Formats: sequence, structure tokens, C-alpha cells
Amino acid sequence: MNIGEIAQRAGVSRSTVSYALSGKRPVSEETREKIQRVIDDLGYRPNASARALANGRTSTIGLVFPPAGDHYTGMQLDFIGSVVEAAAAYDYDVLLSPSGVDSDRSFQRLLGERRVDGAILMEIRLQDDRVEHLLAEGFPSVCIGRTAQPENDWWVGLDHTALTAACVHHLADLGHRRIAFVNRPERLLRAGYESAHRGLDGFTKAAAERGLTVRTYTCGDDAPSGQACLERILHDDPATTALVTLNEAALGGLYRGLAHAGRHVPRDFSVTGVVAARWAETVTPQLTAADVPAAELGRLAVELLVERLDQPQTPPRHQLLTPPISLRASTGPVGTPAPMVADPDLNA
Amino acid sequence: MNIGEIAQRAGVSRSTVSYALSGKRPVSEETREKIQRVIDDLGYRPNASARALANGRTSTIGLVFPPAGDHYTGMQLDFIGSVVEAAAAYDYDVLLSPSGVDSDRSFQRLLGERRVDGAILMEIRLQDDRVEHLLAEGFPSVCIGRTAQPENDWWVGLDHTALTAACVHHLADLGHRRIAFVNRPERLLRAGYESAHRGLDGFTKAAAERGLTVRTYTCGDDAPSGQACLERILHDDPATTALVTLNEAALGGLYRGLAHAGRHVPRDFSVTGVVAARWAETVTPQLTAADVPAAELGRLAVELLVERLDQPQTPPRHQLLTPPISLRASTGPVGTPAPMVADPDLNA
DNA sequence: GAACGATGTCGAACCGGTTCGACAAGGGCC
DNA sequence: GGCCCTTGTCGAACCGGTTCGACATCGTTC
Repeated sequence: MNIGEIAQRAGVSRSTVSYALSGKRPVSEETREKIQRVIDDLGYRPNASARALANGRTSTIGLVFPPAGDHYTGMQLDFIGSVVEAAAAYDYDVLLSPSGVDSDRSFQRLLGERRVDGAILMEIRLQDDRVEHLLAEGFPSVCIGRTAQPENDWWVGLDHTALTAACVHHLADLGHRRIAFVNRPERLLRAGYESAHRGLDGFTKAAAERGLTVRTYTCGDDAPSGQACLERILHDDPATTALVTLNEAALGGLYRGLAHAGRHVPRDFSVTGVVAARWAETVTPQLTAADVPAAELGRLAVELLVERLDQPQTPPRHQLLTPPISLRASTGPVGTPAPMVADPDLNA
Repeated sequence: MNIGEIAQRAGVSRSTVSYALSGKRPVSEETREKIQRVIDDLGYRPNASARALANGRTSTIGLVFPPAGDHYTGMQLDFIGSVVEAAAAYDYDVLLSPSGVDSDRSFQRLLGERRVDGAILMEIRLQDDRVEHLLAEGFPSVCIGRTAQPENDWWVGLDHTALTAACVHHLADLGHRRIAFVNRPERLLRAGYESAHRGLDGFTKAAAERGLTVRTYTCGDDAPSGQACLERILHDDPATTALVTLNEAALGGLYRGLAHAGRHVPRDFSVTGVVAARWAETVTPQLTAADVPAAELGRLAVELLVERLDQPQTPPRHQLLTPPISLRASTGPVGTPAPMVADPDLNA
């Protein structure tokens, strides 16, 4: 069943049916009704491929996300959901593309074969060849995250620098002097992941500002790694009284490590970081954290992309979010010094 | 840049270029090389819409998943990831469609407008109008989960009945006599979600078989609901010594509730259920559970769908998985009777 | 009452591929 | 030498929409 059949049954030409549907030229009320009746009877829907071929728009956006080899974090799930939902509101479908490296197969598929009108990229790196490539081509895309040169690109992002700094200040205000930083996996840091780098920067600088003693760690994206990481932290400096984590997936493991070490949260040890609210709420005690507004980021990314698609000549826009720290139950004032070591800094 | 331009530069006809690329008719080695050189020079890639229009195949499969209004569980994330990855291996893209109800907009888009060659459905209900609709149309699809009449449909699924029964037997073997069941949200149970119903069935029947005293609950898909649910459980029957949960997202809340009630896991209270391994490992103590092989289910679904697409006449196939219970740290023998109530059954 | 603009409809061309039938050239066979 | 089969290539039709130019009709306007 195609537009020709509808036209025949309605006794009009194919173009009239097309205009009746698109409204791009006036069609008499009478004709429109006749056509609509036939369409309803037959349950006709125009073929998406034919339409895309004719008018050059697929009504689909690509969501380029990291390969499944990486563990997914809850944040990514919320992104995907909110992107799909927001896109649907603008009548766009979402095509998923597993991709990390530039110019790999699936990336080429999306762009080269014109499967999508635009793309949203996740897990941006500071130097990101995918982003450079898209920028050079002028292909409509929006990044969730920003590269080292974000000025003339489209993106939405979190101010990880400010967020981790806020965590440090929060802990310092509570009297903590020796704190650890738990980053994303080393592989991702090496690869130049934006959040890992800017988060580390913010942490380091704020800690220096406040004169804190710090150690920084990378940690695999899963609970066992988190537990191992915490053991290393306490082994390296048993006087550590707090940590800041960017690593959502390791959170459960960090808590377990603390429990095994006999450190009570928040009495003996404070934990905070940058984590989506719904994950911060699953641990006990609930995590005081800068809540990653994953759903909002996804929605904003879609809105920016749609704007870019509708008005191709608009200059680059972007949006940097800095959610406040939500006080929950995992941080508290530094109490008695840690058991093993007496450190003069502690009461300074 | 299109196939005509390639043909011109290579000095051949458009059809020859097409045959050189598809291999559906012999092309001389010399011509093939000439064409390939031009293609490489220009970085040509055939337009997906045009190809789809011409040969009727989009090389895309639809993944129909529940609307974002529902909280996503970790399981769903793993599904999506594995489906995308497996699909890529067969050269299919994945189009996400948020959909719950039958014949809603996005469902119609996918099928009516021929955006996809086939579909994978998640979150199946026992009476599922979407599934019936697809079955009636003969549209190639595979369900993750099965309806009440699964015989002549394609699906992969978990034997939730057997899994919850196994949990019950595990607890009964440890001496538990009063156990609770924590199901998915009531709304989903009412809607007829397969896992919620079959899981409940398996639980109820196995408990009856073993002569256990049980109570069953529904619980929202988030940590606060889990905590509230646990409070209700202990309020309704303080002598409860164990629970079985289907609700992954509530797990953290259940644990928190137990901690607040002063019940130590697994000394005072055993917890088990049906949960993906990576989530079972994030809680402390790690959850003894039937591990949902989400990634494997996703992969299998894609394989079945591809098979169905390649050989449209194959009779329905399906695959029911019954993963074993992984013993971790959250269950143990029933110890001293619960504090409030002495129950003769306990030592029977 | 002729010129004009707006309205409504149609046919044809086009988007960029795939595929079918035709045909020429070359080789093997009797 | 004629016949047939295979190989290699081409032109044309087709997939199912959109869009442009043309044209007929009708109501205004001077």
C-alpha cells in the first residue's frame, strides 16, 4: 500500500495526497476529507525511507555511546532514556551507535550513509577526534561534555571542575585534612576523558587551596574494584578521613571496603562525590553528592540539536550545568583521629 | 556525491557500480579495481535511505522498551547494550522506541512507516496487545519474555517461576519458615507484567509445597520504596526471617531498611532474589541470587531475530534460560528466633 | 469585460540506490 | 562453422515518496 493506491481510491493524483498530508499547498476541505477517509480505512502510513530519500531528512538522530566493553553506569542509562524521550517529543527517532574510536565502522555508517540528521555524542575526551571530525564536516551534532577547545562547538556539560572543588570545600569545611580522590578507570583517564580530567583538576586545585593532604586513585567501574581501591587508600594512608568519587559504579565497593575496615560512615569517614541522585540514594548511608542531572542533560542535548537542525546557521550554543551538592548522610565533621596514626595536621 | 558520480568518474554505468559493490553479478577484476579506486578517493558511501527504498530492507532493528516514566533498572541497561553490540555484529543498527501501550505513536512509526526490518520487545505482559498485534501481522519480532500463550511466537526469556521457586527452596533448606516476597511495582503487576506474575507464582507454589508462611508485597522501583516496603514487612510480621525480591532497584532500600531495623544480614535475616550479577555485587553483603543474564538474553534475542529475518519461513523458535543461584553472602541458616515472637514453626 | 491573483489540482521530474532483460564478446563443443 | 553457455556491461524501470511548473477555475478590481 503506497501513496499511489491512496490517490487512486480517493480519485485524485499522488501529489494531491502528498499535499493533503503535508499541508504545503492548499487542498480543498472536501478533497482532504475524502483522502483522509481512505487513509483511515486502509491504515496507510507513508514509507519512511522513501520520504527520507525525497526530502533529505531522516527524522532520526544518532546517539553515539561508548562500546559495551565498558561497564555502563547508571548515568548513561538515564541519559539514553531522557534522550529518547525528548527526541520523541520532537518527532525524532533515536539510533544507537556503539562507538568509541574515530572513523570506526558504525560511526561511518551513521554519518556516511546518512542514516541520521544529527548526532549526540557521549563520553567526550579532551582531545576527541570524533568531535574534530564532525566539526570539520559541519555535521550537526551536540556533545554531552566538552573538549579542551569548546568555544565554537555545540555541547551541554557538567562543570566537573567546580563540582569536585565543591566536594573538597565541603569536606574541608567539616575539618577533613587528608582526603582521597577516586577517579574513573585509568584507561579512561589515559584516553583523556573529560570528566576524569576536569574532575581531577578541580579536586587537586581546591585541595591545594585549602592546604589539604591528598592522594588520587583510579578505579575500575565496578564494585570489586571499588573495594580494592578503598583498601589501597587506607593502606597508603590510614589517616585518610574522607574521599571524593567520580566513580558511580564503584560506590558500592567503596562502602563495602569501609565497612570491612571497620570505618563507620559518616562518623569515622566521610564520602562524597559526583553521582546521579537515584544512585546516591541506593547506598546506606545515602550519599551526600553533587547530583548529576543526567535526564536534564539528555533533554538539553536534544533541544540544542533540534535547534541546530532547524536553523543550520545559528552560531554554536552550549550550556554548562553546576548542580549544587545535595546534603544527605555520608559526610560529617571529622571526629577522633584515625586509629593508627596521630597526625598533627588533623587538629590544625 | 552519489552512485552516478562514481559511475561517471570510473567510466562505467551506474548498474555496474552497484554490481561491483554488491557482488550480485560478476564484474571484471579490472573494472572493480577502477571503481574501488574512485570510491576510495571520494570516500563514497551509499545512501541508506535510497538503498532501503530500493531493496526493502533497512538494516535496522527496533528495540521497543518501556517509557522513561518508569525507572530504568540496571538489567534494562545491560539489555540495551548487549542488543546494540550483537546487532552491530550482524550489521544492523538499533532504533530505540519508547513504548508501552499498543498502537501508540512510536510503535506505529516503527512498523507502519517501515523504519525497521524487525523488532525486539522488552517488558512483556502476559496478555500483550503489542505482541498479539505483531503476531497477527506476521511482523518479524522477538520478545524478551513470553506471554501466556508463547508456543507459536519467537522469544527468549527467563524461567521466573523456576527462579523464584529455587530461591524459596534455598531459603527453606536453610530453615527459614516465614518469608516475604518483594515484587515489582503494583502498577506493573496489575498491567500483567510477565516476570512479576510468573515470579509470584513460582514463589507462592514453592512456599506452599514447603509449608512456609509467606506474605507478598509490591514495591516501587527505587530505594526509598524498598526501605518503606521492608518496614511494612517487619511491621506485618516481625518474625519474618527472609525475603525474595524481583525488584533490583529496590534492593538498596531493602538493605537500608534491614540495617535500620537492626537486623544483620545474613545472621538475622536472609535476602535473595532474581537480580543481575553486577548489581548483586554492589550491595554489602553481596546478594545471593539467581543472576539475570541480561547480556546473554540480549544477544540471544538478536540472534533469533536475525535468523528470522534471514529465513522468513522458519517455524517459531524460543529459548528459556534458568540460571543457577549464585551463592554469595546474603543468606544463611536461620539463627535464633526473631526477637519479638517465638514461633513454634521455626524449629519444625 | 479584460486583467489579475488566489485557490486547487495534476503530471512529470527527481531523490539515489537495485534489479531485470538485453546484448556483445569470447570459449567450448560437436 | 554454427550453436550454446558464460562473462561482463549497459539502459531502463522501479522503489515510494516530495516538489516544481503548468493550468483551469473563480472571484476581484478598475
